[in-house]
Amino acid sequence: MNVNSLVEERFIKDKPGVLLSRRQRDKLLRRSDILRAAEHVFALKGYYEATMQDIAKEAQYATGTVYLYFKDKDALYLSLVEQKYKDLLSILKEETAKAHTAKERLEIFIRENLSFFERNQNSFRIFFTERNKRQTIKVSKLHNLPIVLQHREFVMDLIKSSQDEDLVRDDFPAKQIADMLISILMSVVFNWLRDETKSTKNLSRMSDFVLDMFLNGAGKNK
Amino acid sequence: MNVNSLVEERFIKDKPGVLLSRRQRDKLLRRSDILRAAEHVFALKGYYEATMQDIAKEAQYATGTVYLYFKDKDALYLSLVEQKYKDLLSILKEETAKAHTAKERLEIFIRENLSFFERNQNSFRIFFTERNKRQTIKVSKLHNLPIVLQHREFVMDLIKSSQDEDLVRDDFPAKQIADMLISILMSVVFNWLRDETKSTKNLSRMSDFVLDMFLNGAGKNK
Amino acid sequence: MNVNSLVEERFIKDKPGVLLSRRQRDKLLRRSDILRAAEHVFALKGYYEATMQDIAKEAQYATGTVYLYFKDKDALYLSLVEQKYKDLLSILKEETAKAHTAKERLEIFIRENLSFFERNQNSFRIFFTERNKRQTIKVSKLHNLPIVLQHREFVMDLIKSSQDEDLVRDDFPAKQIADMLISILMSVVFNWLRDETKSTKNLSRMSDFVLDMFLNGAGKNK
Amino acid sequence: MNVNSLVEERFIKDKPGVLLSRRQRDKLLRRSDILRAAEHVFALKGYYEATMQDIAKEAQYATGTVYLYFKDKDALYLSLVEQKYKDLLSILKEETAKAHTAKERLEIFIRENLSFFERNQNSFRIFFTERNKRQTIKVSKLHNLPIVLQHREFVMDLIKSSQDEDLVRDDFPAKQIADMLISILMSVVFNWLRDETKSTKNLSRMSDFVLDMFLNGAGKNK
DNA sequence: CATGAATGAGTGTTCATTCAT
DNA sequence: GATGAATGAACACTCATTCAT
Repeated sequence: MNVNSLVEERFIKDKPGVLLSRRQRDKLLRRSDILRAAEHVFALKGYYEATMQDIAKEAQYATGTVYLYFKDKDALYLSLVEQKYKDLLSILKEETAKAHTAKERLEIFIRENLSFFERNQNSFRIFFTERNKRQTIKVSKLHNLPIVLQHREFVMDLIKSSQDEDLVRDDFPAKQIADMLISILMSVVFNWLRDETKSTKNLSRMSDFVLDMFLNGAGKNK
Repeated sequence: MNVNSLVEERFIKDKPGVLLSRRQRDKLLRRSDILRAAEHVFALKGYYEATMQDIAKEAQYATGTVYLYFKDKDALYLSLVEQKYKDLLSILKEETAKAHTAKERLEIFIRENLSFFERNQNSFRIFFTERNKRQTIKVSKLHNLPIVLQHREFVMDLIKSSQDEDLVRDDFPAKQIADMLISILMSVVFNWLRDETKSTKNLSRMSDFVLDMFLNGAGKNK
Repeated sequence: MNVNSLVEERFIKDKPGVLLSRRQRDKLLRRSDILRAAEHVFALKGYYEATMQDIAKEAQYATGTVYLYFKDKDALYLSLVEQKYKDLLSILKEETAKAHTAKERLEIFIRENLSFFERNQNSFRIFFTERNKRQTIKVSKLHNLPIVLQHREFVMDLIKSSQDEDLVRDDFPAKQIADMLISILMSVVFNWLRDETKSTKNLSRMSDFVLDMFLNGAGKNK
Repeated sequence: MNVNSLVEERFIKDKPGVLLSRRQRDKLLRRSDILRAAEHVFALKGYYEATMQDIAKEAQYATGTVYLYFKDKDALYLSLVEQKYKDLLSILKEETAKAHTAKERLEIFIRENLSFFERNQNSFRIFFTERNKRQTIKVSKLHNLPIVLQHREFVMDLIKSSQDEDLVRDDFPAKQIADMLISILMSVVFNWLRDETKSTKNLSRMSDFVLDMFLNGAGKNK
C-alpha cells in the first residue's frame, strides 16, 4: 500500500470494482507526476519562490498542462498538503490497528510519526515555512482541509482511548492533551530538521524520549 | 517599561545620562513608526503579500522614506523580529529575576510568555507564517539572529538551573528539554490563535496547564 | 540583400538548404520586430531614457514578451549594436570584393560607409550617445563585441593591402592609420547628422572629399 | 593662469578692477568645489550613474546646496562641459598667439590639444560617453553652448589663416577642413584613452603624427 | 487534450528635486 | 544661505494565468 499514494485514492477506492479506463488512469498518473514535482520544488524553494514554470519543468509538462489538473497555484499547494496528511493518516490507522493496549498504540503512533517525517523530511520542510498568500485566509483554509481535521481527530481519539484505559490523565480535555502530544512531536521533528549536522542521525530513535516526556513530563521523579 | 520598546533601546541605554538631541530622537521615533506599521502589515498579510508601499502608507510616509531607515524589505522584517524577541527577552529576564526557586522561575517564565503572546497576538502571527524569500537561506538567517540565539540560551539556562535544583530530570540534555518546553508553549499559543471563537478567552489562564503538563506529563499518576 | 537583415542570419545561413519551421521563422520574426522597435526607440531617446515599456509598446508586444527574446535591457541594446555592425560589415565585404585595385577598394569602402550611415541615420545616432550603464564596464563590453573587433580588423586589412600596393604610406602602423580613416569618416558623418538644416543634402557626395583628404591631407600641394 | 579656472572667470574677469566681496568670493569657491566634485564623479560613473548625492558628498556639501548653485543635474553637467572647453580655449589662444607662422600655430595647436587631454584624461572620458537625457534635445544643447561654438570657430580661424598663408589647400571650405582636423585629433585621443595598456605612454608624442597626417595625408609620396 | 508563447499587473528599489528647519 | 530628510514618480523585471494553435 502507499505504493502510488500520490494517485488520488478517492477515485480509485470509491469504485473498487471498476477498472479505470486508460484515459482515466493516464489522467491520474499525470496528476501524480505534477504533485511529485510540486513536492520537490516547494520543498526546495518554498511556496513563493517556486514558480509554476519550475514545477511544470520538473514534471516535464508544459506550463498550461498543470492548469488542467489544478485550478491555480494555491490549489496545487493545498492538494499537496492534503496528500501528505492522507498518506500519514493511512499509515497511522493501519499500524495502530495492530496494537492491543493504549500504550502500544501510543508507542506505535509516535514511532510511525517520526519515521514518516524522517522519510519525508524534504517535503516536511514545506509545512514549516510560508503557507500561502494571504495567511489570514489561507491558514484557516489549511486547517479546515477535511483531512487535517481528520488527523487531529484521530489523535484525539487516540488520547481518549488512552484516557479510557487509564493511561492518560483525564483532568484535562482530550483535545488539549492531543495538541500537546502533537506539539512535542513537532518540536522534536523541527529541531531535528534544523540541526543540519544531524548529530542525532536517526529521528526514529527519539521515540522513547517523546513517549517518556509525554507521559511523565520533565519533572524529576521523586 | 517597554512602553516605547520599538525605539532601539540600545541607543538610549548606551548613554543613559545623555539626553538625545531632538534630531536623534526624531529619527528613532520615525524608525519606530515604520516598525510599528510593518508589524501591522506583515501580521495582516504575511511577508510576501505585504508590499513596501503598504507599509509606507500605513506609517504615513512616502515609499522612499522607508528606505532611509531600512536597507531593504528583508532588513525591515528582520529588525522587526529582532525587536519582538528583544522585548520578550527583556521582560523574561526582569520578571524571572524576582523568583526565588526554580519552580517559581518556571511559573513566571510560562506566565510571562503566554501573557506576552496574548498582548502581541497580531505580530505573533508573523512567526507562524512565511519567513522569508528563500527559506533555505533566510530561515537560517532568522535562527542566527543574535537575539534569537540569546532567547534559546535563556531557556536552556532556565532548564539547567531547574535541573540543578532537582526540579527537572537530568537524564536528558537541557537543550532537548528546553526545546520541548518552548514547543509546548508554542503549541498552546498556536492553538489559541487558531481558535477564532476564542473559547478560551484568556490565554494566560493556560499557565497552570502548561506547567503541569511540562512537569508531570500526560500520564495518569498511579 | 539585407532586406531582412534584422533576422539573425546566422540561423538562416547555417542551414541554407533547410526551410525553417514556421515556429522558428515566427520566433525570428518576432525577435526582429523587437529589434526594429528598439532601434527606433533607442535612436529617439537614448539608452537611459528608453524604457522597456516604450520598446514593447512600439513593437506592439507586452512588456514581458520582450524578455522572452532578450535577457535584459542591456542584452537588447548589445544585440542591436551587433546587428548594425554585422549589416555594415557584410555590405563592406561584399562590395569591396568587387574592386581590383587598392584605390578602388578604398573608394568603395568610403562610399559604402557613408551610404550606410545615410540610410541608417536614425539608428546611428545611438552610437554617438550614451553607451551603457557603467561606462567603465560597458564601453569595454561594446568594444569587445566580436563583431566590433571584426570591423576594426577589416579596416586594418584594407589599409595593409593598400600599403602593400604602395597606395598608402608604410611609415606608420596600419592600425594607427586605420583608426584615423575611421575617425575621419565618423567626423564627416557626425557633422552631417548634426547639421539639421542638411545643407549638404547628400552624405554620399562627401566620398571624394574624404578620399582626397585621407590620401593627400589638407596641406597645399606645392 | 588656469590656477583656479573652475571659478567662473566671467564673473571675475568682467570686472577686472573690482575686488570681490567675501560673500561673492565664497560663492564662487563653493561653485568651483561642486564643479570639481562633479567632474570627478561624472568621469568615474558617467552621467546617468552619477547621482546628485554622490556629487554633493564628494564636494562635502549637502544635497540641497548643490541646487543653490545649479538649477538641476543637467545644468551642472553643461556647466562642467563649458568649463572644460573654456579652459582649453584659453590655453589655445594664449599659446598660439606666440607663434609666427601658420605652421607653428598648427604645431602648437595640436601639441596643446594633446597635452590638455592628457592632463584631463579622466574628465575627458565624459565627452565620449552618454551626453544627456534626451539626446535629441541635449546633444543640440551641447553643440549650441556658446563656448563650444567659439571653440569650433577658433579652429576654423586657424585653418583660414593657414589657407591664407598657403599652408593649407583652399579647394575645400575651411569649416570642413577644420572638422577634419578636430576629428583626427579626437581619433588619436580616443584610441589612446581606450588603450588601457597605454602602449603609447605619452600622448603628446603623437603630435608629429597628427600634423603629418593632417598636412600630407596617408597617401604614399611619389 | 497538450502546449508554451504571450500577457500585463504588480513589486522592490532608486534618485532628482523640494522645503521646513 | 545651508541643510538633509522626505518625497513619489518611474523603471526593470517577474510570473501566475490564459488561449490560439
